Amino acid sequence: MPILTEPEAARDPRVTRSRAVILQATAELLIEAGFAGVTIEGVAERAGVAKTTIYRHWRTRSQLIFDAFESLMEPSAPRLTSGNLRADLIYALRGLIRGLTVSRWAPAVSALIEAGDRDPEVSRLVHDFLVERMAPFHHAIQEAVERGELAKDVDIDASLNMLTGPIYYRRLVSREPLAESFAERVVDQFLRGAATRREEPAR
Amino acid sequence: MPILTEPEAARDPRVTRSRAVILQATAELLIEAGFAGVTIEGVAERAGVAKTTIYRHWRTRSQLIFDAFESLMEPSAPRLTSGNLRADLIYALRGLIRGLTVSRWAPAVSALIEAGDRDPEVSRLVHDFLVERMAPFHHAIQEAVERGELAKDVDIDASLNMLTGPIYYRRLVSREPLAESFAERVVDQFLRGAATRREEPAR
DNA sequence: CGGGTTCGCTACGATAGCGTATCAAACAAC
DNA sequence: GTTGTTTGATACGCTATCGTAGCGAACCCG
Repeated sequence: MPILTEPEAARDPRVTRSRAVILQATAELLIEAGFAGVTIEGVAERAGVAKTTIYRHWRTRSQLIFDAFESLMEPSAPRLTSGNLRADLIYALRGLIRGLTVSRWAPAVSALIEAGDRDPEVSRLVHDFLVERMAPFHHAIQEAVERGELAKDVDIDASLNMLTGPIYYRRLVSREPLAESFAERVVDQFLRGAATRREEPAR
Repeated sequence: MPILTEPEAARDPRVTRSRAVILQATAELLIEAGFAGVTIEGVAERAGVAKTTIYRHWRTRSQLIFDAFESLMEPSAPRLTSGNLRADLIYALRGLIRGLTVSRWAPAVSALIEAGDRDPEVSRLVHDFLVERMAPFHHAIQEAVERGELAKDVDIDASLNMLTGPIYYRRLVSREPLAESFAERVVDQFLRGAATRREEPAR
């Protein structure tokens, strides 16, 4: 009896191949039809693989979807430390925007949000993914505080939300166009604030 | 042959009743099981109604879900014009937070986001809903600009996104706790900006 | 090249949902 | 009270999907 979903060392190339085409097909279906659109039979057909082969390697649909999504993720971009907060934030936000619009997994984002609502396993996956994606922002802000570019009492939590929130909002909720240039508008608004300065220095 | 989905004047009380219990059951299912979890048979069973009765009143599942969601919405809060931007924004944001966390339709939000990705009818509904919910923010900012409380060249679009984005982000994406007090943190951050002032007046 | 693994294929019974048809009973409206 | 509408019940055929079983063929590994 084969060991299911072994993490490493699938020595037999047939196994390796099967897993790959199945994950690929699952990802495609996930993107095209959402969480509910992923069926074992659909995956089997698209992968050109027998249903039984899928059941041999994954116990549940959730596990399969989980693995498929994981396989879609690219390693995060290398850390940037330019010493300039504005530049760092814009760089990170641009990466996020790309991730949500043109990356391979971009079309699956909505499906994952909903899936996270119903499947705790998926929810955990999404969470881990987010933490990783948030790291550059956290890092940039922390460094800026150390440099004195940001006030020590800055609300980091709210700041992170205010930087990334608008991006997700456009992507998920309002569905307005989301170009990379939006990054600058958000960052500038974030840094400057909206209120006109009353303590404006002399003209 | 009955006229389907007539908007007004369902004179026969049997019709009125049927429509009500069906919409109620649909809404409950939508909340509990998401878009994909709404089935005609499921609705019929929960509503204590024959399947045929549903088909008599709605042509498609989308239409039914559409109407059910519409029936969940409360009329928006009366407009507030306090003359103080901060207060207006906090008030509006608190309303949004309540809507996304404790309202009747709150549990269905994720499902709707995903449904909007796949069903243009639902997408339009979500859009209309959003526009209505955004109005108070738009209004508050516009008035503040007129009062000179905000700079004339303020990026209204980005501002709206930066105010509401963080809320939706917490609700949909990060799933961190979302209390009404978060409204103040967002608004203050928004108004003040994060950067320490270099033009700080003399100590 | 031989033993053990993995695969594809086919078939199976079970479940769930679809959308339609029919018809008698309940009921509103006048 | 009679009439016309609305409903509930039931049944139907159809499709999709589930998860499992059995088996021979292909294939990897040593």
